[in-house]
Amino acid sequence: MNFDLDKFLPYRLSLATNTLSQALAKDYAAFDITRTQWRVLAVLGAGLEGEQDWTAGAIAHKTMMDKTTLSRAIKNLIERGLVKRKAAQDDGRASPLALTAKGRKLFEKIVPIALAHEERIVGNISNDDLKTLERILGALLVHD
Amino acid sequence: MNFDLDKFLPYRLSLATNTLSQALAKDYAAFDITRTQWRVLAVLGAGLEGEQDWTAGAIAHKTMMDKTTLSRAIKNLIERGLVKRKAAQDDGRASPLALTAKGRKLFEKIVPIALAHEERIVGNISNDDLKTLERILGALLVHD
DNA sequence: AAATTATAGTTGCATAAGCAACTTGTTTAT
DNA sequence: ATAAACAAGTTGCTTATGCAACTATAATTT
Repeated sequence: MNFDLDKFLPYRLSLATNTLSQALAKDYAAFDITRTQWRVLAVLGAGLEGEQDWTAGAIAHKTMMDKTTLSRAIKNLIERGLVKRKAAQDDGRASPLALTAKGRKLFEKIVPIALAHEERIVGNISNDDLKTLERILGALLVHD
Repeated sequence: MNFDLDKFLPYRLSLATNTLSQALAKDYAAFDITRTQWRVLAVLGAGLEGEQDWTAGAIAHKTMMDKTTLSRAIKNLIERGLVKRKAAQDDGRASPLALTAKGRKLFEKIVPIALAHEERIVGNISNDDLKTLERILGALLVHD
């Protein structure tokens, strides 16, 4: 049976991703932020004002993470005063989230580090290749 | 602060990878095989005869997985008679592994499913793009 | 409008993952 | 040759993950 693990795409992708994620994780672990927590901060921080109500569910859907994992990450962020719940306007179940001032401050401290990290990686890749990569990654994700 | 999560490469990669991995995981979960166990089977199964002694450590290094995670996965595979320990020739600590007949049988049952899965994904990507992807993934992994 | 069905979020539980410390066997240094 | 340093693999422990079940609110059906 001819099966070459080294050419098996899911494996290759997984390896590359894990390497990157783990290295990046160390960056924000310095702020006691886990991967999931960083995702929440990133979604809330990247969101322009008034753009959308970022509820836990919306974040779960966007990032394709489990809602229970998110629920706990959010709980922790709220306890630490980094995220707050905005008053729900219409739906009493949903609970739109936002960064607090403290949360935004932290977000703005982490972003340059994350970007520098990305730059270190992406720096080795040509512009054309990057565009191709973007396109392929888009194609891999059917995501709704 | 301008930070666009949707264009942040580690995030994009992670999303694509998780989608693929999770879908694939369902395939071998049908055989009561976890991700880590599948990796072990794949490394052992893909290895040509006499190519290299695949010890737990060698697999850990190749796949960049934690050795304790692997230790337990291997233990389980041995208990189920899918993997066996070959006699160590020189080093009394190391314990080279191999598929049993039963293990190879299972491996050969899973491979076509995994390949079909990959094909479903890769089918949408042009050959040129695939080559580029391979190259980029290689570049992302400095690995040693 | 009462009853059913669906949705947002949380909690319980069982499993997975990974660090640190340990055991056993192997080198290296003196 | 003996002690010290090192490496392979395992075990303990803590935390992360993700499914299933639950609570509370909202929408739909009749």
